[in-house]
Amino acid sequence: MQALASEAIMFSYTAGSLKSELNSKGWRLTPQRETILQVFQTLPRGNHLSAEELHDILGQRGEPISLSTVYRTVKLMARMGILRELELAEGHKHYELNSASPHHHHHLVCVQCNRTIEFENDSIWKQGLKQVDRAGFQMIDCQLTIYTICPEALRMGWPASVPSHWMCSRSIASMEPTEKSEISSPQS
Amino acid sequence: MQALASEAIMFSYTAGSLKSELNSKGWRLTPQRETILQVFQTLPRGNHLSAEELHDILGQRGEPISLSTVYRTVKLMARMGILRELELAEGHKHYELNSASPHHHHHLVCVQCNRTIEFENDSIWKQGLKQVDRAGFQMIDCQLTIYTICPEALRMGWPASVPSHWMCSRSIASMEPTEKSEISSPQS
DNA sequence: TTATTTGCAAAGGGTTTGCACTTGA
DNA sequence: TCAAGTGCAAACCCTTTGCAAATAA
Repeated sequence: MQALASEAIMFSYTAGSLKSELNSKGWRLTPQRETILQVFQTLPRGNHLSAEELHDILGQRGEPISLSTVYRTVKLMARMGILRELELAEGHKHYELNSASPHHHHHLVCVQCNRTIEFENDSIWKQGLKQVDRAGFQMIDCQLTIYTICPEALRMGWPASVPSHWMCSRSIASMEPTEKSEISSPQS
Repeated sequence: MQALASEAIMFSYTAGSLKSELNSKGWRLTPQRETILQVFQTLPRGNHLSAEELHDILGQRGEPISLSTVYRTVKLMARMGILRELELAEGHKHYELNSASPHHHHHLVCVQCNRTIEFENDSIWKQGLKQVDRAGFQMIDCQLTIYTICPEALRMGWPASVPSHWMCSRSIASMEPTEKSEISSPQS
């Protein structure tokens, strides 16, 4: 269970190993926890869910689980290292499976339109590990968030073109909805 | 106003330049905005304030400004590039001056006790720039957040030792309050 | 003059919690 | 059996907003 130095702590859980991991701490495997793990395990690689999205998916699946249990479960699993908690710029957290071969992606966000681009970069991961080792800590996860202005916003003359009512962050969301694209990064 | 490629967008404002920048967009220089800029400009390097902390400081200074104005102002200044918006793991945003020579620090957080260590690392900044250039975007800021388990939590056998009531994130805060230390990183 | 900004109080959105009931081990 | 987990509704915290009064340009 203890990871080697210079390696991230990460587990690969099945329903069975989840049960023993939970039980070893006096916790229990419930149908809700098993279902939630399953949703994440069948989620396409690179996808991540907010608590609310997860709640909706469970409802659509015909296996409704209360929002509070969803929140409690994702938080539990994040602390256990099963899930990865993402802090995107959207004001609420997202979760994804923290598998044995995690998709260590980072995010590039346009502060004008919230457009998000995911990318991978091993060098950043390595720099992070270096810092963690120096501090004598154990890495769980490492995320670079880059705040940018995208070409469209630049073309509109940022910041001069900011609409006078931009203070309501939703008023500019229409410019380009929080859509997601991906670019790959061959180790750059 | 347009930054060169491969360089971050950043400004250095005085009360005067703040006024013209504001006026050029049909906005106004108010005593509140001037005071708030001043607070950030006299803040020790590396410090950052939440809206509430800023509000308190203003009150102590004998220049009270309503919380809503504080929120509106820091958001305005962040969008203008005057302030840097930090997303720490504490659930609320912090702001600091985005000066011409910013303190590009990153954060290492223990998910058990919320202990935070700040560090600098130019290589991470450069990797971020590389990604931004590739996407054709313009960098505003770039923050690495590393989630870790600190030695104390490891010693207690994480995750086995997680108190049964940790689900309330405040219940474990007493273990080690969100205190802040700094380590320097000679480019590692 | 008049559109912008302020302060207040109320509303919002995501998240957490108290409590009685249910359930896993 | 009985501590842990669930669901519900209410509470929370940080943040945003509607509106009338104040104010910068």
